[in-house]
Formats: sequence, C-alpha cells, structure tokens
Amino acid sequence: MSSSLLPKTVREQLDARRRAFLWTGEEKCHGSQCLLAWDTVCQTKEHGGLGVKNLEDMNHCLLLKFVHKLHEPSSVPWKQWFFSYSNLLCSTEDTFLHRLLREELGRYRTITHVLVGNGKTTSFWHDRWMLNTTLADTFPVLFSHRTQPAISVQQAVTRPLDSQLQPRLTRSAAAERQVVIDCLANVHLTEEPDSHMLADLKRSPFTSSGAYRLLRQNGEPATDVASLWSLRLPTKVKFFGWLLHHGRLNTRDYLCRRSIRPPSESYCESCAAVVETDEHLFISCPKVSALWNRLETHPLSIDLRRNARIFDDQDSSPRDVIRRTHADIDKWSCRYRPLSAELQAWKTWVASITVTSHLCNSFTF
DNA sequence: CGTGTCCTTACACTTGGAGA
DNA sequence: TCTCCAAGTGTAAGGACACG
Repeated sequence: MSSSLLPKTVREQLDARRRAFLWTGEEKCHGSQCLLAWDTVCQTKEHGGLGVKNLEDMNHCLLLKFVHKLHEPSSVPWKQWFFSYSNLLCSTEDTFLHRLLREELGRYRTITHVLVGNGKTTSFWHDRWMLNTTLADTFPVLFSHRTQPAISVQQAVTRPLDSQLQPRLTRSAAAERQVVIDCLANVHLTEEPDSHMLADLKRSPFTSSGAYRLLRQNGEPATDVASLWSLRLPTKVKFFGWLLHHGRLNTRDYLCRRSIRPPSESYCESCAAVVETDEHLFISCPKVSALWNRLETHPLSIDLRRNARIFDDQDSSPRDVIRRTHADIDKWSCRYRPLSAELQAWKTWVASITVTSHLCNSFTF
C-alpha cells in the first residue's frame, strides 16, 4: 500500500474480509448481518464511527509520502534522478513516479500548508501558502488570465506579475490583480527551503497518519458519541453504547421497522401497548428505570437479560441481573487496576443491595 | 428497510501472433 | 523491428437480489 495504489476490487475483497470479521467473526457475512454501513464504521470515532481505517484513503496517504519527499530538501539518488529531467510543479513524463505525482499532487495540496522559504517547491496558484486557501480559488478571474500553467512562488515573486498574465484583463481581473500585487509586497523570500506542513491547527510536520486524519475530517465532530470512547469501560460495553447511539440495537421497534417482526410484536414485554424503543428499553420503562435508579448498573446487563428472555425464552430475576453485574465488576477490576479501590467499593455496595433490597423480589425480567 | 453480494455490461489495457 | 488485430484479462458501475 505504500508503493502502489491497490486495485478497487482488491480493496473491496479486503474490506469484505474485515467486515465479516467485525460482524460475524467469519470469513464471509451477509448484508443483513451488518448492523451498520461500512462507511459509517470507517468514520473516525470523533465523527461517530469505529475508527476502522478506510483502505483507499490509507493507501493514498501512504503514497503521499513519496510526494512529500519530493518536496523535502534532501539529495537522495532517486530524487536527483527525478529532478534531472523533470519539474516538480509540471511533470509530463510517463514513469511510475511522475504518474504518482500527477495523481496525488492535488490531494497533497488540499491537506498541506506551505511556510515559504525560497519559494522553489511551492506552486504560486495551487498551494496554500499566503492565505488559508489557494490563490486559484481566491482569485478565480485573475487565475483564468494566467499564461503559464504552473509557476513557483519564486518565479512569481522575482518577475513582474504582468509578465505571467494575458495582456488585456477584464475589469474584475484587474481588481484582483491589484489585491494580489498588494499582498505580494509583503512576501520576502529567504535562503531556506520551503516547509510543507499539514494544514491542521498546529501546522504539524507531514505524516501519513496526520494526512489520513485530515482527509477523513468531514463535517462537525459528534461530541456525544466521541465522549463514549474516552470512558474507562470494557470495549464490549463501549461497542454496545456505540450501537445504541446509532439506534441499531435489535429492539422490537427496530425489528418491526425492518419488517423482521410483525407490528403486533413491537410492544414491550412488560408494558402493554408501549412500543419497545431504545429510549423505552433503557430509560422510560418503569421496571427498568426503577432498577436503574436503585442499582446504577449498566444497560448491557439489562439488555443481555432481556435478549435471553425474548430469544432464548429464559427468565431472569433482578437478582440474576445484579449477580451478573457483580461478576462483571470482577472481570473489569483486572483490566482497570488503578481503579481497583473504586471498583471494590462498588462491588461491596452491589452485594449489599442483593441481600437487602426488596426490589429483587418485586418483579422479573 | 438497510446492507452487502452477485451478476451483467461496458470499457480499457495487455498479450501474443501474423504479416509487411 | 514495427504495426495491426483478436483474444484474454482487469476494472468499474449499476441493478437485481438475498437476508433478517
């Protein structure tokens, strides 16, 4: 993946294997077994996904390292060979490196910002160097009047701007030209090479992982689900919460909406004529909320008991739920040793409730 | 209904043979 | 050695379909 772009069919076959492993643990899985679309799974955790790497984007980011190395000041032999008969900003040769550069340069420019030194490796029109956008995007009318397809900042600054434009400009192009000339008056080149940094807030050095992060940043982060992953809970519980956030737990309401169960079976086991939604199952159902308030146990235990009731026809008393929670605390205490004191206190409290609470005898799940 | 799989079709590219 | 052509191969897109 760091040397060539994988064919789409290969990527799809790899994704099919990864998808099947996630949802079934098998080599193949059916669409109906996938609770959430793979695109959503591949979103970052900040954007509501699982943070599984998108192979195509990762492939591009690894290849972008080649493009970045071409922009770096070093004299490795393959770069000397490349520059011996080619221009970084305008290559027409048909070798692997040239094709790679042509295909990836646009993507590279969208995620980098240039700290201009001598201006030699910075595209005047297409790199982001003076503003947060490219000059081609900011001054589209003037850009349409350029005479050379690709010039560096060094070429643009050391020569009159008019020599790189068509002789007759429209009124709006002339206005844009004046703004650009005013901006260029403040540009001073140095002897230092240009620095191509990632276009994030920190202007951090280019890395494949940083490039991937920028490429996958689509829209506003979903702060509610993102905070789920920072909780100190077993991954299994966080995964459960993630499914709950996306409304993909197999509640009766959800199964009914997908026509897996008839509408007559969409009601709560305990509450007559109330549809069993996520919200009802974990919050508003009187029996669940009573247990939830008294016990402060986690919804996964409740859901496991409920599934056992519905799918395996096994009844569970609140005492069973509490016992289950008690056992979970033991499992978690190994994983979270720094919190062992707090977990031990919780375990003691849960045990006391098992003995004393009248709640345990008041109903069954 | 939402999801992934499978099949078909069209297109581009590669390979190998024939002939000039 | 070069050009042309046919067959084979790979790729991508779209739609029908299966499944729970």
